[in-house]
Amino acid sequence: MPPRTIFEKEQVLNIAYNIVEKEGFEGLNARKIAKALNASVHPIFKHFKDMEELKKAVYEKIYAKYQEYMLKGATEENAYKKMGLSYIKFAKDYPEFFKIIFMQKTNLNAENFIMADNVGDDVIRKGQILTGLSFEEQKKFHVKVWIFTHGIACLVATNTVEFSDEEIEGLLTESVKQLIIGYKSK
Amino acid sequence: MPPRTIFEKEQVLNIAYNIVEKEGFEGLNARKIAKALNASVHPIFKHFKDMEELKKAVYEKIYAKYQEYMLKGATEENAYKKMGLSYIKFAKDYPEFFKIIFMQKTNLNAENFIMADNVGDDVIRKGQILTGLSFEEQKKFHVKVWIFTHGIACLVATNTVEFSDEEIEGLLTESVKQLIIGYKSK
DNA sequence: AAAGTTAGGTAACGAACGTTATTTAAAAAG
DNA sequence: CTTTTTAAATAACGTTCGTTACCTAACTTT
Repeated sequence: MPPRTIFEKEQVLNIAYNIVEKEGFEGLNARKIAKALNASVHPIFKHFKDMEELKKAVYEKIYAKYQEYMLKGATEENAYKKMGLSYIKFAKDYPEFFKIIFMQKTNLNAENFIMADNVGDDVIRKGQILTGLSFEEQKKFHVKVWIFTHGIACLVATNTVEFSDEEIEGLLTESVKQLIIGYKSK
Repeated sequence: MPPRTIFEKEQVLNIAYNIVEKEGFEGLNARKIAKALNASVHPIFKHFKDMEELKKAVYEKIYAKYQEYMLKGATEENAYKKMGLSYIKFAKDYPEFFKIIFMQKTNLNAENFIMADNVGDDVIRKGQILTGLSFEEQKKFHVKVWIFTHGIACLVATNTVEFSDEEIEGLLTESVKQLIIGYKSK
């Protein structure tokens, strides 16, 4: 009986995601999605109760992309280092996404877990492999490494500084090395 | 002949500044200023061509506040360290202002000069006092210190982490010390 | 006191937005 | 082929903005 659905939920979500990738949530609105979809706004509200619900879905897709990056880093050789580099690479590849997750307080990212206190024990253990510190010492040490990593990522995401991949790897590797030496020479 | 001016330019500017301090530029609009002023929107447009012009004036006032903080740091004992702490203190005292100047690309802060390349030679020289490095070495070293400082400031400004003043001073002092030791042990 | 200048208030305009009532027409079921 | 269901388009509504035309009245000057 019904005419077949032309605009699927996923299409709407993908288009919204692409807009947010380029322009952030500020650039997202129903009419812009409709235009990109070559449709009216109706298909949007067919699949999503309101814009708020759509934004939540977009945020989840964004967060999944972030997790994809971190998981890739975590499963490589030198996992601790690679996770830091993945964090920064995410900021470089998807600056708007990085800003949304880590640089603004929206009503969406309440459970922002990348803090030292609630960081997974996993990361600490991976760091221990590199530093040889005890679990408790590594936890404290990790805060510094994470601050440094986050600092680079923020600079990259806002385009304040344009670091090449080599510069980033150099900076991070060198600094962590120096922090370890300095830490141990106490 | 004319009735006397009731709402002076500076009052309008100050109210706008206070709104932006609490809510960022997103929270600023003509009607809200008018309400806080207990007036209509008219006095605003008497003193400012349009909202854009007002926002520019607010940005300048914000930037002046930032410079006030940095100047205070620069003129104290241990200037290099104090400048870092001032940077972070600014982020803590005025998170919205910090975000505006250093965490978003608006059309206002084109001349964002706090980058390593164009950082004043002054800061480098002040750092040399602490590290004893050559000017060129200190320049490279400063990038790392600045990234670390910026990292803490960003975390504080977004309220991602709540560091106490003591924690901040400890983190910064310790990390810089360790970086110096590590750097010199090469 | 009369007159003219202009600060400020009122209220409206148009644009951009989320949302929705109404209409149109596609296609499955009889 | 007709009926029925409903996806999508059209177009409107209500808000919230920036901005502005118009009005009112305060105050200086004569």
